Amino acid sequence: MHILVHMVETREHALTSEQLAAFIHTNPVVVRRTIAGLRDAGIVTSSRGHGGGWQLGRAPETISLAEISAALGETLLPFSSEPESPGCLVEQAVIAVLDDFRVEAERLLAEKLSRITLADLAADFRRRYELIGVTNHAV
Amino acid sequence: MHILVHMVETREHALTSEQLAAFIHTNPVVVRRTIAGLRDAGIVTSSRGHGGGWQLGRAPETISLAEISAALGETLLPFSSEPESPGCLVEQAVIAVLDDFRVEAERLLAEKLSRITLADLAADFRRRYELIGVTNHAV
DNA sequence: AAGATTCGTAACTAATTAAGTTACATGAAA
DNA sequence: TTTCATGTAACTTAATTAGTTACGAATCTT
Repeated sequence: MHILVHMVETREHALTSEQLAAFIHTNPVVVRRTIAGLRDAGIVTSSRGHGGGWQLGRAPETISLAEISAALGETLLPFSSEPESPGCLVEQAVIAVLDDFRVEAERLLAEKLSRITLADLAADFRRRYELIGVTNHAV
Repeated sequence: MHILVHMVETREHALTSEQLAAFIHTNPVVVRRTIAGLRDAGIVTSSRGHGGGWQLGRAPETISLAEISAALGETLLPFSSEPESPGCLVEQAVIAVLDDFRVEAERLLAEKLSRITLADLAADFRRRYELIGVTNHAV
């Protein structure tokens, strides 16, 4: 998401994975590997060769955090109930109740995340940026 | 939780960590280590020596999954936004938006989990148990 | 009092996962 | 044709978690 906001702010030209990696203090290969899912989902595009790199695939207003999360293959909840002893009725009961909760919770979280777009993030950044600018001017 | 339901079903006497470990196919020490948090929260009690072991600390109707989760030190969401480059405004914006979401989401999830009690899990188990009993009888 | 039982905890090992790194083939622009 | 950038495989390193062994402390039975 950090990277994506940078892409919003430099929509006119592509950013290389090396530049993106520098933003978040990591390795270019890690960046490419990570955002490959975003490319597959059409959220970003990549181009090879001279002048190539990464750009947003569409308008930031149409890109929600829910979509980003899904494209990255992230789970919204930190547990997944896999049966370990299929015969145990206690386990079946626990899994059933937990699954009900999980399905409902995931729906809720996804709904919340779908209401936040990249444009919102970029706007928040802009607001902070201008605030700093004004402050600096005043001082 | 698997272990806790077993404790509901055998409230009259204590279960040893060895017995509990057998239920979930793991090691007694792992059990003791894991549920130490439950003991500190008063959800279960432990006693040493002959005839000792683990028991519920109070009525299963008063023990919610939210409390269990908290006592075990589990996180409800699979991410925590720690600033990595404190000066970066992009990062600040991302963290701010994400934190808003996180706080609200955690509140929601905790609220949902607080409505499910150990007694509910045990009841679900009972239901399955009697269903099997009836089925077996019929067949 | 002695012996058996069980928790509490430290210390170590093993397994799994994620991140980082190197290397090189592929494709595109100058 | 040279340079630049992605795509991806393979390997290394780091961090986390689970499992194991060991033993002291507490408690019950005889």
